[in-house]
Amino acid sequence: MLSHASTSASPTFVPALARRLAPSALHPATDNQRASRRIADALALLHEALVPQRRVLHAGERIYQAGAHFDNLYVMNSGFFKIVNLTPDGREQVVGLKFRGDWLGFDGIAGGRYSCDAVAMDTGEVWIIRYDALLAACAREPALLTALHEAMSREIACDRDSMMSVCTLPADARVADFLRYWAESLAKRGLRTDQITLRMTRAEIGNYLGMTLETVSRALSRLARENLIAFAEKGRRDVRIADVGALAGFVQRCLAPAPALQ
Amino acid sequence: MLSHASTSASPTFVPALARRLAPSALHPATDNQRASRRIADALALLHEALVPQRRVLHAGERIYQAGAHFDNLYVMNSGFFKIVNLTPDGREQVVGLKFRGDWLGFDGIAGGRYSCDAVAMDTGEVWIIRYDALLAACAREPALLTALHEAMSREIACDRDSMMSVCTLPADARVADFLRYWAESLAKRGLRTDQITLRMTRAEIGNYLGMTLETVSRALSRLARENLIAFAEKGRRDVRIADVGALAGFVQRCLAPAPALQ
DNA sequence: GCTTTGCCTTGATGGCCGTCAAACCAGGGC
DNA sequence: GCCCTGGTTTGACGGCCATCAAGGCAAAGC
Repeated sequence: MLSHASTSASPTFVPALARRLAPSALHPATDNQRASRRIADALALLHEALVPQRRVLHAGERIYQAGAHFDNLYVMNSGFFKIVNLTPDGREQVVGLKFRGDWLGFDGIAGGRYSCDAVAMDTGEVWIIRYDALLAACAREPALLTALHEAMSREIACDRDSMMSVCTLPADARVADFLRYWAESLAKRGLRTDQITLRMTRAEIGNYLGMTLETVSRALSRLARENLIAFAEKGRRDVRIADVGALAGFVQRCLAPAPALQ
Repeated sequence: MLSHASTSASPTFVPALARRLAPSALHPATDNQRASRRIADALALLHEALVPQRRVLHAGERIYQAGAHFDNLYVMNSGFFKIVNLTPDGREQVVGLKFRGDWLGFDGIAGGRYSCDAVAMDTGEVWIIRYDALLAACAREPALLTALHEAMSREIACDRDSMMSVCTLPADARVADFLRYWAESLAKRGLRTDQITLRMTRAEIGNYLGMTLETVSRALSRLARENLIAFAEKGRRDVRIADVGALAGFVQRCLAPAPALQ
């Protein structure tokens, strides 16, 4: 099925999912250090060119809501945010997670209104970037425009990857991939990754991954039983990840149930 | 569960999914006409500012491949393209569909390399936009920058919507939503929507929607049995959609199995 | 101390959908 | 005409995961 596609794949290409599933295994530390540096540089550049206004939000507070008039983009300086789409009947769907250095609000550019909510999952600070002021600054400082476009580009590529994960992985692997993604996001920002604190309830994780909270709970229990993760003494929100590579390997194995190909 | 979120939703917001599920029902014709006009204007602006080189592709040919060096963005003038992510073991996942006026290649900006393939599903023409030339032109012509940002913004919002659809809808509704999306995409480009020709096999549709080809086939049969769609006399690739609004309604009903809320 | 509330875990059951299989159909080659 | 191939349809069966339900645990309120 679709074999013409795989056979025509050039041998020199770098598969998208390969870079995503185990980049830390491919480029152990330097890759994360480079990413951390890049994020810090981008923030410094922004701060220098625009001196943006700051805003602190606490858990549950929203930077903006779907339907609100679009004026600003936001850049995270600290904290953890979730992006939430809303259904007409009031239910919500988590469609993205954001960390330090990430931009928020791109979805509002096209229609003049935001199309989702940005909700703080913990106390955090964002910088307010007026869109028109940003465009003006970009005209003076081309590096700013580059940073903006890279941020949008990364978001597009990242969304596609998570779509792929949701579509192709069984429940356990999806949860494992979620933990791997979270740990990796921390690592890229120079933070510890062996012990991470999930800022989300089981229900939110399940909502994000397209499954129920019970399935998330069972998956976490199974991962712990396999010693891929461990829970802290107290509280089931703190997860110890001994080896992120092992998590990535588990996901890979689920992707390729029939390695007899080729 | 998560009730604080729904209760805190402002009554004035415009739900993302509402706009997406039945925009043609909300703004019957004018909305599509406006969209069609907007796409034509954007193409004209591009053509005027850059006089881009053209390239014609036939079914199965690729504009670019994952891993290839990023130099160009592309804008579709005609045809149908699919965006494909590749797994390390050679399998592929369709992560996006593109129509006239859509941009291709945004994912390459950040890393300097494309992270997916863009494959023609039919004979079509794209305009080649050198990224550096585009930036230079944007400095002269701000409207061009606006168009670029709007295209990226729309792609981000659109990806989130499809993620939502994949995560929350059962198989039949997902197929129905796929047909609705395809018909609506045609309508926004001023094309007929009552009789559409799918450019994809059942396997490709299933791949895109995260299910198997058999499930797609069964879902289509059920939709036909419910008179929501009809197949052409010959060939099962041509689908007649009497009423797109009815399809959207079917999807809505699947979203809200318990309308007793509120 | 008790109670409440929110979050999490675990079990039992059923249904949707993936898997395997067989058969149909259309088009192309000859 | 025949055969072959790729796409599609339909059926039977089984497994994964959603659903329903019960209970545990910790923090907060009193």
